[in-house]
Amino acid sequence: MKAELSTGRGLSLGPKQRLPRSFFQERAVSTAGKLLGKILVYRKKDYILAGRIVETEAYPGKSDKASHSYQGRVTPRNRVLYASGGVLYLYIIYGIYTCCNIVCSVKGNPESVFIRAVEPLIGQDIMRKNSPRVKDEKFLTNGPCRWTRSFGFSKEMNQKSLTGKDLYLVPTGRQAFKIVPKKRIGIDYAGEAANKKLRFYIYGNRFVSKL
DNA sequence: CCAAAGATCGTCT
DNA sequence: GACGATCTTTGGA
Repeated sequence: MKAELSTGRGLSLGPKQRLPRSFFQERAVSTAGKLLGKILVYRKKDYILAGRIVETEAYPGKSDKASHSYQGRVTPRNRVLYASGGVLYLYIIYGIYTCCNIVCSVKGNPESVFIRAVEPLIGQDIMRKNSPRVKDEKFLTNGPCRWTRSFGFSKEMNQKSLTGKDLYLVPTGRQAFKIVPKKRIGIDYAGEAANKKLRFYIYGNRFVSKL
């Protein structure tokens, strides 16, 4: 059977609509804002998952104490941050959860945007199988480790391209929403950097993880 | 309702 | 050897 490729609101989510690689070549701070409202499409053999990005955090790299690439240090884990923008940076946290970032900027500049929450659009049945304990749909995707679990993202997808035919972003048409800037979550150790408003979310969206 | 602790291991020091 | 860009469960008020 053919998987559904429409949101039911006249919006096509086929790979022809996907954002080009150039979209990801900008700095983390501007990319973090632009990613809001974009639709993440993940196509597997037997199903399709899609969700709208509603909450992001910018990690502007070398100058940011909270970034994994602070001071330009290169380790086996963060190496992919130095790639050209448009690929995934995935890592395990607390031994069990996976965090997902989108590498941006140009090759050699280790900036990224952390995706904190999405709004499920397609494939909620699959997401439920991936997150069997979740009852309320809201908790499938309203947090960085929740949505990655529901989407089945794992460390093996590290470095995967976001501009391929099975994983890509689609812009929506006109989108009217207010963007709220806030402090980032869980980086109190980062001193001054912790106070910068580098987290952005769509005002009023119920899948935002924290207000 | 909220605070506290447990889970669980790759990564860096 | 310590800890984390987190989430869930538990236990007390």
